[in-house]
Amino acid sequence: MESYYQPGCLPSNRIKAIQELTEGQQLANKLREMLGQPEKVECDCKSVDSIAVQILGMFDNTLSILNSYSFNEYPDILTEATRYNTSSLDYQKSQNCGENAKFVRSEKNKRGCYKRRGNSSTSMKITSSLIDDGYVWRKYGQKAILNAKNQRNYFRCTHKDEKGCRATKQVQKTNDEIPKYKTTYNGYHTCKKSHEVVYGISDSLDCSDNSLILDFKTNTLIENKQVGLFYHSSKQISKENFSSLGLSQEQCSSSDNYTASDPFTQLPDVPLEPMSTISSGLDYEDMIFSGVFSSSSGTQGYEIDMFGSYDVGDFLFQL
DNA sequence: GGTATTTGACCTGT
DNA sequence: ACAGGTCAAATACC
Repeated sequence: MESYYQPGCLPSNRIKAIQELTEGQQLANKLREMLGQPEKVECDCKSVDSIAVQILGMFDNTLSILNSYSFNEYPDILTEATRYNTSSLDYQKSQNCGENAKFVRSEKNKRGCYKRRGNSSTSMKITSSLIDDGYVWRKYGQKAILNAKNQRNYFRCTHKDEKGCRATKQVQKTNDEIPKYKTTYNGYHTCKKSHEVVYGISDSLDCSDNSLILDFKTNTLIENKQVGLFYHSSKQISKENFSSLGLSQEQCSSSDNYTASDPFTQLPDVPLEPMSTISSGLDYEDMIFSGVFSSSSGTQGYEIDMFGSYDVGDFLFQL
């Protein structure tokens, strides 16, 4: 069994995982170096954040790779698959289904055959209107959800194919009288350059950001400045990115006061607020979430970020 | 003709 | 068995 792991004999995904971890290690060292020089961190907090987000992305990628199959099993599957003259994936499937398995399609024709993400990082945002998060999304499905009036919509990053970006999001209109949009992000964007936004929609890295982070672990409010190092930078919203929310270019032609047809539910149109008017204020009593909550102290509208959090040494990594 | 969306099928997890 | 998530053929749009 060990012989499979000799150099040159490693499964490609294992190599990929090792590469991700090695790169992450280098970046972590770089981060450590930068954090050892506080004056450097102060004037270049965005690159510190960028590195942190890259590291998180690497964790995520590695987890995804590791979750896709067991390395210990893989070589066996390969050899068995070869023996049966079929693809390893088909073989896996036939193994799962047993002797009475249905007809096993070729890998390309297998519909709905996928690995559900298990441990990828997620965040959730509830907004009063559809907003642009700066990414281009492609809708790949919609589904009626139990006890929900409105269908849930599924989007993946447009760059999934060309850059292997694994980020996805789900958008669902709530049942409330005044409908809100619950957006759940899964995974990290790996399609952007390091100095650009890497993570979904959380927008608060600006060092001048005075918003607050509520850490439910410690029940303390922390100035975003303090933890902002681990967020990506805020980003100007571009018109074309509204297409990710199912809006046509025509509908996005004006950034002011436009109304979007509702791509999610066929319910009456909901006015889309220009990004500039969507402040991220909210009432704290609305927040009954675990994890880390990020908010600014505005009064218009509401925008909720929910993150899981990882404690890694002295750092609080938000996911 | 290329790209995006729709939608039924099919898979996984509970 | 059921609910939810994803795939991919069909269709729509530019």
